[in-house]
Amino acid sequence: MSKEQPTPTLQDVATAAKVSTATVSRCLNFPDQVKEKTRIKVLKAIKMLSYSPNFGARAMASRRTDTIGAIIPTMGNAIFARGLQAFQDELHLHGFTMLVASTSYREDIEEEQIRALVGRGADALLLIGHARSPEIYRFLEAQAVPALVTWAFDASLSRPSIGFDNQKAMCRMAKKVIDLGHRNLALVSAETILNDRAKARQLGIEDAMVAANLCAKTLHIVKTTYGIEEGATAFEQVMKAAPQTTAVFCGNDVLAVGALRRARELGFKVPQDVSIIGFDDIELAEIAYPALTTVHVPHREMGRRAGEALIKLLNEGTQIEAVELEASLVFRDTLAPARN
Amino acid sequence: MSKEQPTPTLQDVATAAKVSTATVSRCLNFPDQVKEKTRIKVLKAIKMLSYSPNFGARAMASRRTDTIGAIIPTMGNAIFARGLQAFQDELHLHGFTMLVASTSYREDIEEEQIRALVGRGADALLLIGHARSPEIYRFLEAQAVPALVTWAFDASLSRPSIGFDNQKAMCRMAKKVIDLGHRNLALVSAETILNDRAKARQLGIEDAMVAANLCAKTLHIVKTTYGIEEGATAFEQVMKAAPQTTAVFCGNDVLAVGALRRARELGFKVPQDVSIIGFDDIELAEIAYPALTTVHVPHREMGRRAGEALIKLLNEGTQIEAVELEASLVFRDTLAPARN
DNA sequence: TAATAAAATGCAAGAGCTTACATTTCTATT
DNA sequence: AATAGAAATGTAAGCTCTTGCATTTTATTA
Repeated sequence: MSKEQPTPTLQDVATAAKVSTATVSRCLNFPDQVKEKTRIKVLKAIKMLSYSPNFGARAMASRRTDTIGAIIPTMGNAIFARGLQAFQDELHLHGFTMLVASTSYREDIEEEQIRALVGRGADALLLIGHARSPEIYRFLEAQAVPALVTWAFDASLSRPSIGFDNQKAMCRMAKKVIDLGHRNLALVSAETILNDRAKARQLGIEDAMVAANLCAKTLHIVKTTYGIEEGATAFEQVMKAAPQTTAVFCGNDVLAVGALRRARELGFKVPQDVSIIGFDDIELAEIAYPALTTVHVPHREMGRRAGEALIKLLNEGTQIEAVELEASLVFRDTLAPARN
Repeated sequence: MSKEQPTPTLQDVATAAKVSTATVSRCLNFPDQVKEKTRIKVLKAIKMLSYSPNFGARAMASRRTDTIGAIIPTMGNAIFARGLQAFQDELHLHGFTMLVASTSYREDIEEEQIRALVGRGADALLLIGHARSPEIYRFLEAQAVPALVTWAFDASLSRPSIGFDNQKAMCRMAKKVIDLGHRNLALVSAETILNDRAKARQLGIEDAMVAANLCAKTLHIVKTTYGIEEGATAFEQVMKAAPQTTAVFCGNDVLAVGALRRARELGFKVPQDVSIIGFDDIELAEIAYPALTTVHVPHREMGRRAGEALIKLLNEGTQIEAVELEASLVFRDTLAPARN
């Protein structure tokens, strides 16, 4: 409508304030290197023009962005929300900005997002889980972008991670369940090929079974995608295919809550007829009725530590050292001794 | 450790492929303008070097980013998740990228985030609700960044929005509640000063009360921040200060779920002793026990339409026209006739 | 085969910022 | 009042791309 008014630039501000662009730049980045009188003049010009620095240009000239990217499987539920919030808080504290992207649990999208964030100048990346193609790790290397893995911990890998041992945690839970007399176990899980956390959780149950002299093969596994409805459907499949099941593990709380609902709809009493166990301990777990027995993930601690480590690496070059956090068991109301 | 290997640039690729930078650029942006033989050569060089374009430089040179920013109050719960996902899907469909930032419901942070996203080159912005300082709207104008408001609809404003009328929706719900015989109403709400949606919802209840010849002043209001625990505490406050209350409206489902839990803990039967009404209809509402009666917000539709409109504006210059969507009432199990 | 049009490629000028280095202005000291 | 040294400011190169225009290569036609 009106004539194309180009967005104001540093140069415009400099002209308006009758100083050089260098001074304006310093005014923004190192305010105490510039005389107060000048600064005020410049700030006024900035406000008058509604100037805002062009981030891309700045990044290009200064060769750093103070930005860290986080790539998570989904924003659609609360699973990663709390940890991410803590991560973000930590970054913010140190003047860093977080950029988030989600992958819908798809490897190709994750790769795309990694490239996008790196292209956008992320100084470092937060990734969930270890499993991804060597090519993408090579890419990160070539771009000299450090990446920290979280939500998992595996001492055997050279790539450092800050997280917890999914397998060990689930194993502990499974032992408790077995101790309560359960022998016919089932697992509702995400596809384990591209999801090392899901895989580890499955292995954890199997470990516990073996330790209790049960045949790991008898674990009845149903694979599905994450979602409440999916959890419900999967539960129904389990009980249809293996009606003797007395305890259903779920890959996460979202699935568990769905299972719980369907159990009620189908007339199962939880936990008297069947026990249901979740993983993550998100808000949903507490809200569910009966309240969900689940594995508590130290979301906030994990996010905070990850932020801390990445910032230290960026600011001081301190190598990240792997940290194993403890996941704890939360016993609420969906686990009871096996009926017999 | 090894010598600083700078990240590869377009120039490096050009050299490796023995072509000019222009050709490499075209190879990336307009592949069919370049001969197949050349293209293969270039692509090979790109792969070999693990090259990835620098987004900032590209944005600067081409003056567009195909990026749209979304600024939401919180990622901490599912309230905005579904709508945002739909928005994102729509953008992705048209080759646009979404950048998200959250504000923790704080105006100063929102302003900061708006500036950050604009600085990062967002071609347009998605905002929640209308209420913000004129200065920031002026800024957006000066930067020539179009902004679309959603999660609210107000025909009286010139700034277009795609959303629903919070006031009208809540009024309809309140009428139903009053029809069921409730006379002593309470509202657990967020601070309404900087949150026009919360304000509108409150006004909606008051409208309904007036229409039913009740004094709007008798609506017992407790203000709190959003959160399950906060909802629980607020509920307790309500019942302590106004024990005759038979229906508690909540500003959103998160608060409602908290209220519900505390009600149970305090020995109130829901809905026999007290009815609880939420807003948003997120997954939580369905999971809660008893399942929550709430106002259904057309999350996905809203997100999709918003994306559509913004892309049309950016690609074809089509002005955005305001769209009012319908919010519907969902009656589940937390609303019953008033006890008497 | 020569001439012409079309397709492919290259050249080089920016896009908006930071920063090393050069220059000017101030402050303090004698 | 002169001058060294510090503080403030300015100059200009360079960060990595895109793109209008010029040039070269290829395809087409007579």
